[in-house]
Amino acid sequence: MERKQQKHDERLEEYSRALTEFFDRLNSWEQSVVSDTGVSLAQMHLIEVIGNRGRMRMKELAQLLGVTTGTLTVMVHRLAERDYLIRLKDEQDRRSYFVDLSEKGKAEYHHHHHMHFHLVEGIVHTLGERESEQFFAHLKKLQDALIIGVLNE
Amino acid sequence: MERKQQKHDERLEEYSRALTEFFDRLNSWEQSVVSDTGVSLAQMHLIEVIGNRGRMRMKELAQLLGVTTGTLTVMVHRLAERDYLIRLKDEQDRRSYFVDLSEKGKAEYHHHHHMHFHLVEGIVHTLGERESEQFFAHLKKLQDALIIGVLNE
DNA sequence: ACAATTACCTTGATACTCAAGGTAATTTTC
DNA sequence: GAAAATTACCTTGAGTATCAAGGTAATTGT
Repeated sequence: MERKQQKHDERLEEYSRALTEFFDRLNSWEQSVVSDTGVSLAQMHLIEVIGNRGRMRMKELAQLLGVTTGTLTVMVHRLAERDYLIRLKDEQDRRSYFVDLSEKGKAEYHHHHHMHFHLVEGIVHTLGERESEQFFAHLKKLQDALIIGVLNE
Repeated sequence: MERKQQKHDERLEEYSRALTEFFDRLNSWEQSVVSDTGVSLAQMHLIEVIGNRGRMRMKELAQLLGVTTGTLTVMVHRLAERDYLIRLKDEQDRRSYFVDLSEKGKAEYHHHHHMHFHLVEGIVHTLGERESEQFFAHLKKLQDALIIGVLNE
């Protein structure tokens, strides 16, 4: 019984290492992709979120990025200064702004998106069609679990 | 033929989104775990690397973390000041130092490791034994591919 | 009308990061 | 074995990220 538990833990250890290392690799892949551009990782992430979901208010964007609106104000200011973003007044609620991508921002977004596409092609190539399908199905399943918080306590 | 290609691309799009979102979730999970402690994400990562691989010289650590030695000097200085790390002179090569975890650093490392363990338990719980095995096997396979650079061009 | 809330901005503080330039120790070359 | 090259690390200056706390203006609730 004891031995069985130990073996179980060892496997979890192994899994943990696999996850951590994979995560680190993805991180540095992302880092290296971004460092070829004129924007930082955090800035690219912002661009990505707006590119994916369209223009939105500061508040919403801050929540999606997981930063305070204070942080976001500064980031958006800098990106707008460098012509990646545009800010539009909301006429309905004049406290609010909409943040959207400029043409330059869109170009950056598409370029980055393209890189991701490449990465995924590489993954499919590595795992093969059948296993890729399983793999991404697992990712989706886990993501749902992470959303509803199964993995949080 | 054309339609088939389009369908293929759509699937890759879907995979790309799944990967990105999973990655983001993991990121915020890590962020929330770390924010309960006294150290930053980058600092925790440093502690983790030393905890996993034992004491090492600045140069080596910088390479593993993907930062310059200049950056590392400052980080190590701060963590040593706050008693998470100790620095040891290398008597063989007196230009070098070894960086190692203090007792406090070890405690922090074990705590964080424990959190990872929990996360992995959650994953296994979500996917089930059999599918977990597949999933982590896929991660390992991809990691190897990322190392040798299949996914880099 | 007045109070409470909301959306955003500003400021001050800490941290991360790099590039460039510096020092001291070690290794290589002649 | 002295000079040159390399290596390991440190320092400094500049840009970015981040938050908390406090401020303003607009909106909503009573």
